Amino acid sequence: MPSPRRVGSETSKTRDALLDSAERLMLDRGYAAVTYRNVAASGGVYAGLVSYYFPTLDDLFLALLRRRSERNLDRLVASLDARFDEPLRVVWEFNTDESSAALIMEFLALANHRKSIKAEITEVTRRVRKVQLEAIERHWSRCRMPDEMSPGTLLFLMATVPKMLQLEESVGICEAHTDTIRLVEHYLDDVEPKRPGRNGARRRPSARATA
Amino acid sequence: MPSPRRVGSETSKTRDALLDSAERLMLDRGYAAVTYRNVAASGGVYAGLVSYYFPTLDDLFLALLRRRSERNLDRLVASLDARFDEPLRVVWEFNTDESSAALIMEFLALANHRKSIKAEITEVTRRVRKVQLEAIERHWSRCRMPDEMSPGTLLFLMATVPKMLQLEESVGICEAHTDTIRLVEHYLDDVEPKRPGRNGARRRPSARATA
DNA sequence: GTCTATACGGCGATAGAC
DNA sequence: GTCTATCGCCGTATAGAC
Repeated sequence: MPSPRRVGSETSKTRDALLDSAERLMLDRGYAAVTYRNVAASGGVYAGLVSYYFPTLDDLFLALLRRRSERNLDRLVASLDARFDEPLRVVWEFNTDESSAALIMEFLALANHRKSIKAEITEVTRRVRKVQLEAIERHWSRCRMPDEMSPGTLLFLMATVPKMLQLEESVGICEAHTDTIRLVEHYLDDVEPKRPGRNGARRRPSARATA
Repeated sequence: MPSPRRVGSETSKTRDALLDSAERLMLDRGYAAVTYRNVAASGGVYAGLVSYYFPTLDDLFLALLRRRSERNLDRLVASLDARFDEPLRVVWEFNTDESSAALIMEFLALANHRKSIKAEITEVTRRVRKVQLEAIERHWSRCRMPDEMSPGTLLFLMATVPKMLQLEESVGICEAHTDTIRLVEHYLDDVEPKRPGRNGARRRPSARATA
């Protein structure tokens, strides 16, 4: 017989505030600091209330991951759409953005111990990789890569190199980082040149014509 | 006044066996499973004995990391020496080797919460990167890379791409992996061709001439 | 629907007996 | 060198007050 335990509504403002607290804790002190007591304390409530909304810590971590993933995916799709003529630069910048990167690394570490987190990361990574790949394949002819390089491999590099740079910097290693970044940015300037007077977001021609 | 607490000898066989148990636990169930009680149980001893040899968990993790790091560095130096004419392949294979990779990822996650681990990782990474870089710079003229690519960037890629492949595979992502590996291995075959009848370790000419 | 209060076993760590 | 006892904090669960 399943437990008749009550769980708080997903639309509760309290619930959302608790997720905010948990996210800050995870960023500042690592996932190990995300405990019922710590989350409750930083939200000024009792530990029991946290476990009312999230019966297990797994539930809390999953909710956290899903909320952040959806925001990131939305942001990615919006960027790829607005700057449809420079998908490589969008992918590079998206994966360079550090605000979510530290969190992702925490979740990757968590995935080693929590199956539910692992499954969710697999799913969201697949979705993100898919929309990025489609955007790159659409402009593949402009990418000027040698025949041996596939669109998937180029995407793999544009998505994972920023993550490795961040990972190394997080432990104080920065040898060759500026060289690497410069190399990529020169490549981007070459295949996706910035046009003068166009330093903001670009719009699809179908949306509204620029003057 | 510092605690007069007793600590077991570093040459103890029991201590080494406990480190073996801890390493297996960390690989199988993640660093969170490395507890005094778990380590003791898998070694058939009492928890108090584990904290006799390792007063804090930090001490245990540090000892684990140092033991593994020294072994890896020795192995790397030996390979670079024995196969002195193909440093890129050695670096690629060294970073592809998976036996220590899962452990390294665990330690990287640990580094977010334990300063001592972070400092030790920084130090050992610097040392490893240094001997790899010197080996590559010695053969840089043969690497046939465009002018914009620096030896440091090539090393960064040869060292970190295998890690990212493993990290993604650990969460079930494998898109474009075979493409990427094939690309690198074709490059290696090009700049460091395997010679027929020479499929084992190569020796420095000064060591002993081959027949 | 929200929140408070309490209980249980596992944890890191310590002190000291054998 | 080995083992036992103990402390306070933790994740987790549940009962019940508002």
